[in-house]
Amino acid sequence: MVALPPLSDAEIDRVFHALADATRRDIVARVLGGEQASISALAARYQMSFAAVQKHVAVLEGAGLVTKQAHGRERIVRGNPERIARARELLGQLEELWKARFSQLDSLFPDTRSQE
Amino acid sequence: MVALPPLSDAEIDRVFHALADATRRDIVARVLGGEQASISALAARYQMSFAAVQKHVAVLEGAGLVTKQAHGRERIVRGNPERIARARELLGQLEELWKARFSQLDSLFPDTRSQE
DNA sequence: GGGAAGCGCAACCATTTGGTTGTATGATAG
DNA sequence: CTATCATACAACCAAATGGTTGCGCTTCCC
Repeated sequence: MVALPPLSDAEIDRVFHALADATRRDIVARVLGGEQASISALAARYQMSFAAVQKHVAVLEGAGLVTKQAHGRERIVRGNPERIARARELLGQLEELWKARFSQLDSLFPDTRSQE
Repeated sequence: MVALPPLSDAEIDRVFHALADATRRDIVARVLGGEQASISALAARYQMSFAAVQKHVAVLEGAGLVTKQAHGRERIVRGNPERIARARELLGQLEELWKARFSQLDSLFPDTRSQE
């Protein structure tokens, strides 16, 4: 467990916004899955212009979900699983809030309360 | 484990889009935390108009993250933890794609894989 | 009954998004 | 050196976002 610096609200906004598009989720899935993916290689898979895909990658990069690595004249897109894990943690925290409601109910019946 | 119907791309879009706003995440956190929250009670907590908060709640409702229950002239907003869990699963699947890349490597070096 | 609270909805506005095309630049192949 | 490929970036445009105000309807309280 490394103590990672917390994401700011604006960063969290960018992460979820980046994930709120099927094309971008598909790109993330491909690069996390290990597909060797230059931008033009990615662009060939979708029926939209190269520039459009380039913009999607830029959004993902701004959210920290992918990185670009120069390799000759190509830019290889690689996934950043840490950011995905971080987003998942955030959702986990929301779920915890919900679960915590039951521990409050439990406090009304002191004997039934389990330790944390 | 219940076999829940899969979310469509459009639904997933709505879920992540709804989460891509700090005010909406805060609303979700409050209602999941059990705060008795009518729309006007929520609106009082943010420095924006009632109608703006109403729109945020509508976005959350459209994403299935929240439900409204009529109670007299008030609408009580309640959180839907199932959708949060669903979103988390989706992120989990993306992480699995990444982890699966190592299982190939692991087959070359059996034994090095033990962590989660 | 009548006024006020709570909500929904529509109109409006500035900004952002998601796509396009076109142009410029760096790396590669011949 | 020249032509081409991969990328970057700017301008442009339609549509969606996120906020506002205003109006109308239902419900509650005196």
